[in-house]
Amino acid sequence: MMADHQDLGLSLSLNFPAAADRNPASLQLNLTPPLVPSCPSFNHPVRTPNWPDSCPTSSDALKVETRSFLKGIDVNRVPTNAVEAEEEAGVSSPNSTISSISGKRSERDLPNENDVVERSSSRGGSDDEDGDNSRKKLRLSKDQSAVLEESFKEHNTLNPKQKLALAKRLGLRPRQVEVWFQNRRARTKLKQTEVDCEFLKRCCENLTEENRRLQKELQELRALKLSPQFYMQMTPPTTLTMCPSCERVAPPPSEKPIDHQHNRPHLTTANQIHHRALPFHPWPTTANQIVQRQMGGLHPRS
DNA sequence: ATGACTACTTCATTTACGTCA
DNA sequence: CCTGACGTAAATGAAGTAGTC
Repeated sequence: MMADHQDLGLSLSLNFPAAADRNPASLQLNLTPPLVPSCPSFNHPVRTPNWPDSCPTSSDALKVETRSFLKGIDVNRVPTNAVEAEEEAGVSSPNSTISSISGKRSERDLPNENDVVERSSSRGGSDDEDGDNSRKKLRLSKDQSAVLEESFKEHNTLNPKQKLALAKRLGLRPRQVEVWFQNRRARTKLKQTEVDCEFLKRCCENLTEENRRLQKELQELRALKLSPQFYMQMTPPTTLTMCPSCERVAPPPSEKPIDHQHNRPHLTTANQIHHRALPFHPWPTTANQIVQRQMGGLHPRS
C-alpha cells in the first residue's frame, strides 16, 4: 500500500547528464526540495518556522488514498460541538487538552484521575460511544485526506488559525488536523530519507567502481613502467593536472592550453597564470564535489 | 540584564487500530 | 475465519522558543 517514491511526489532528478550517459537508469534524482512558494514565508505565530529539508512535494499522496476501505464513508464526522469545544479551549497542541484544563505543563506531565477522564472524553468523546478509554482509530475520508493534502502542499505546518479553519471545514477536531500534519511531515521525511539513502548507495557503488578502475589502470601503468623497451620510448611521466579555473584536466605540456569555457586557446601571461594547471587531486573534498565527480566526471560545469 | 516559569510548538518514537492478501 | 504485514491515526515524551514576571 505504501506508495513508492514517485507516488509520494519525491521523484528526484539530479541533473547530471554525464552520469545519465554512464548509467542512464541510475539517477533521476532531484534532491532539491520542490518549490512550495508559501513554505518559507509561512508565518508561524509562536515558533520560528522549522521547515523540514524537504518541503511537501506533490499531490500524489492523493493517489495513495484510493483504497477500498474509504468508499466515501466518513467515519470521522464529529459533531460540530467537538470542534467548537476545542476552539473554546483556544489551543490545540498535542497537550492542549491537558494544558487547557490544568493550565500547567508540570501537571500535564503528571497525569491524574481527572486527566484520564478528560483525555478520554475530549479525545474520543464523540467517538467512544461506549465510554471506555480505549482510543478508536478512525479513518479519514477520501475528501478529508484530499483537502489535508492540498493544504499540506501549501504549507506543511499550520498556525492555530489555519488549523481551526481546516478542522471546521473538515468536521474534524483541530487535534486531528494537527496529528495528521505531524504524521504527514514524518512520512515526507521518511520518504526523503529513503531517497537520500538510495542516492548515497549509488554514489558509493560508483565510487567503488571508479576505484576499481583506477586500481586496474595503476597496475597497468606499473607494468608498463617495468617493461624496459617501452619505458625507453615513453615520454617523461606526466601527472594529471587540473585547471583551477575550469576544473578540466590540463593538456600535456606539449599542447597549447585550451580555454575550455570559450573553446579557444588560453591567453598567455596573466590569463595563463590564472589558468595555471595545478596537480589534480583525485579525492574530492566536499560532498558537492563527490556528487559532481560521481555524476558528471571531471568537468561537471561543462 | 537575567533566570524561573508557563504556554505553546515541533519532532521522534511508540502504540493501537483498520485493511488487505 | 485466521493471521501477519502494512499503513496510519493517535499518544507520549523530550526539547525548543517566546512571553511574562
